[in-house]
Amino acid sequence: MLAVMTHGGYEGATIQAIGKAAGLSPGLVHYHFKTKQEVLVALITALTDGLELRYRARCGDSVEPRVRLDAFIDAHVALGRDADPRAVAAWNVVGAEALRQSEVRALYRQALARNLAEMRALVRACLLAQRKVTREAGHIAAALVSAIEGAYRMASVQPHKLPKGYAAPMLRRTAHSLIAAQQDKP
Amino acid sequence: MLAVMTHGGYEGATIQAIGKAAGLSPGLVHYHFKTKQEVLVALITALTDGLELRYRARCGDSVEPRVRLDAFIDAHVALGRDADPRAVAAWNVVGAEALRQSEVRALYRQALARNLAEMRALVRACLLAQRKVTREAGHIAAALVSAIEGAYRMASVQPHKLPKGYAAPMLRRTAHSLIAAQQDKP
Amino acid sequence: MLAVMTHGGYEGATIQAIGKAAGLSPGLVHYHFKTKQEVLVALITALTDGLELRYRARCGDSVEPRVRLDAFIDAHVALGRDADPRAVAAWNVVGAEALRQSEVRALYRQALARNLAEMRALVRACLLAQRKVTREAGHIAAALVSAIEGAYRMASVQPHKLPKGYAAPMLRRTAHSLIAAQQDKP
Amino acid sequence: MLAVMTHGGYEGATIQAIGKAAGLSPGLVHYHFKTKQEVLVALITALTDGLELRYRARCGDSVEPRVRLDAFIDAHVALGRDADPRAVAAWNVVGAEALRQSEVRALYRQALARNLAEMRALVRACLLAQRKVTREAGHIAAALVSAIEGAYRMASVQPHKLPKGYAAPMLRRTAHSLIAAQQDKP
DNA sequence: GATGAATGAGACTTCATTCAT
DNA sequence: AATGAATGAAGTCTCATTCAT
Repeated sequence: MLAVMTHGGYEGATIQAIGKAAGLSPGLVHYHFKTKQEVLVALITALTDGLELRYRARCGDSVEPRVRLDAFIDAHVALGRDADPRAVAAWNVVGAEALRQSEVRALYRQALARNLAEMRALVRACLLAQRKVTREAGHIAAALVSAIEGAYRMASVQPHKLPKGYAAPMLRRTAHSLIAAQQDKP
Repeated sequence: MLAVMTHGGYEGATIQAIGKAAGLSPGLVHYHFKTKQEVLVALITALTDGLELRYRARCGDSVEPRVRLDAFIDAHVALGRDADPRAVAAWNVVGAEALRQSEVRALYRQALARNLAEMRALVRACLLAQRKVTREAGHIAAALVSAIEGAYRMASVQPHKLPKGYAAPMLRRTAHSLIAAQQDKP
Repeated sequence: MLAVMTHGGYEGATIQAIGKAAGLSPGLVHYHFKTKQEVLVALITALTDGLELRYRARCGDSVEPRVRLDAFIDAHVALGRDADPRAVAAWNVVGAEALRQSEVRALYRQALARNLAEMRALVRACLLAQRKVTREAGHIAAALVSAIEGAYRMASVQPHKLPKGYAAPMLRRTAHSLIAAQQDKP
Repeated sequence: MLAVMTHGGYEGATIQAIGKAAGLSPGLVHYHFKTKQEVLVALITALTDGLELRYRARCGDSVEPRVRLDAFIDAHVALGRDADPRAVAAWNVVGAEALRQSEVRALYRQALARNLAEMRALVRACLLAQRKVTREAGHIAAALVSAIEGAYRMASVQPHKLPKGYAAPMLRRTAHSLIAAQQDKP
């Protein structure tokens, strides 16, 4: 489904097409997944699990807030050999399907909520490390998470004049600027 | 189509449904639009034109770069009485459909390219006004445009704990920080 | 559906087959009936309405209980130019589908309940006219209605050695015997 | 299959469902039965054999025609601990499937023909014992057998106001009335 | 301009049947 | 004897599109 969605969106991701891409007959797809929605749910899970893994791998053993914050950003948007343009396209489709299918919407919302929560914790930790007020950690986190989501969109559309590889460095820079601009704790 | 897409995505936006929402018979929809894709194209045009108008209205007569930059951001993401959550949802659907239909992809890409170009000009003007180097104007513009796109996504999903009305202020702040952080022109 | 069911049962009554028999495309069948079940429901209604009409026609203006009782029996099982073997087969299929589809079950049950109620009233009127006790009217009615249903089954199977045209005369005779055998009212 | 048919009809009786109800894998069902039709054939045989056994058991050693006639009726429709509502439902499904599958039709027709023949012999014996003309034995038998079939239908539908346990007593009474009403042999 | 019946391709899904293990 | 993955045909239903009116 991941492969098929990249070029055909959700409408193009027919059971026939998914089956063919995976070397399965349409009947067999339905033998393993009761409905097409179940396939999509499995895909969403795979995508979020994959990001989770990449994040952990990039964190290593570090407990340094700033390192972890950068790792989080890189896990989501950095290019590199573990980056998968298909996942980016699929995530955009999931976002659109969330409008229609409530179970998909729930999963998508959960995924974003998890990202928001994690990001907020990371930002807060950075602020504390720099002895800054943490009042606006939530707003900063929201700005950063939405910038990540936006980077996916840009990546799958590739508009003219989009600089290559801008996303990760600019996001890191944005994060550090927003954090640095917070007031010192009284 | 705008109204129908909000809750049903592209799949839910059948000609029958669009017609009913507009008080038209399915035959009449096809009298005005040769294909369903034409309806979508018209919607995309309407959405981008709407944003263009809002931007101009917020600019007023000002030639001050920073005012215009803020106006651009606000036109895209500020809440207020001219904000339309349906447009936000529709834009997400358009982004997903862009994967499938090449004409849609072209329009979507164009729209983003226009935004990128305009943003780059605004950022550059701000940098010049502050006697900063303009080398990174493109990167900053890309970061800001993608953050705008991401804000749409967040808005249509409304994940748990997303702060209300964070987008416009945080985007302005991000823009100013990134600009301020550039080196002074030698 | 009536025509198709006769030889193919419910499984044979595919939308394609129904459409072909009626000179309609499969899409058009679904334009007029939302689901296949709706077609079946319409068929059931047509069958019961048809029997109702035949009963009324055979009653004429008569208010004589015995005449009306005979008319009821004849309307249901008599051979003749208004008899439709397809209806008989269809009714058997409906009886089997009633096991599966609750709406069909409800309609079928209603139809039998209406027949039971009408038959009971007729039997009771006959008993009163002959100054007999009416205590067992319900049992007699049940016996007669089930004999009618059974006649349908026999008719659609045509087992070897089934006498031709036995049903209506034997049912009338059974009715009269059961009624005559009741005790006189004290 | 007997268990599954009761609630799902023939359509609900998939090999998977039958297998699950019997604790067998679908493959094993096909190991014992070449086709699904063979399962149905075996079921029909089991149903008719069961009735045959019940009839014999109720006859005991009696050679008295009237006793045997009553035993035949009771074996088919009497309630009691050997009555199986599933068999009743299944028999209705078999009747509907007979329209579609010629082998099923043949078996069903045979079963009814056997019943008719046996019933005719019983009725005839009763008539002879009472020194009545036997000319109409076939018609009486047909009336009684179809009343039995009808009782199955009523039983599986349970329409409102159907008296409990009416079938066997009313059928016996019908039989006796019809026989008694025959002319004495000259 | 306007209607809505009609079409037909194609989607999802089910299921009897097969077969390697 | 037994499993259960696998197949592929077929069924119901949807929908963009057409067209007579």
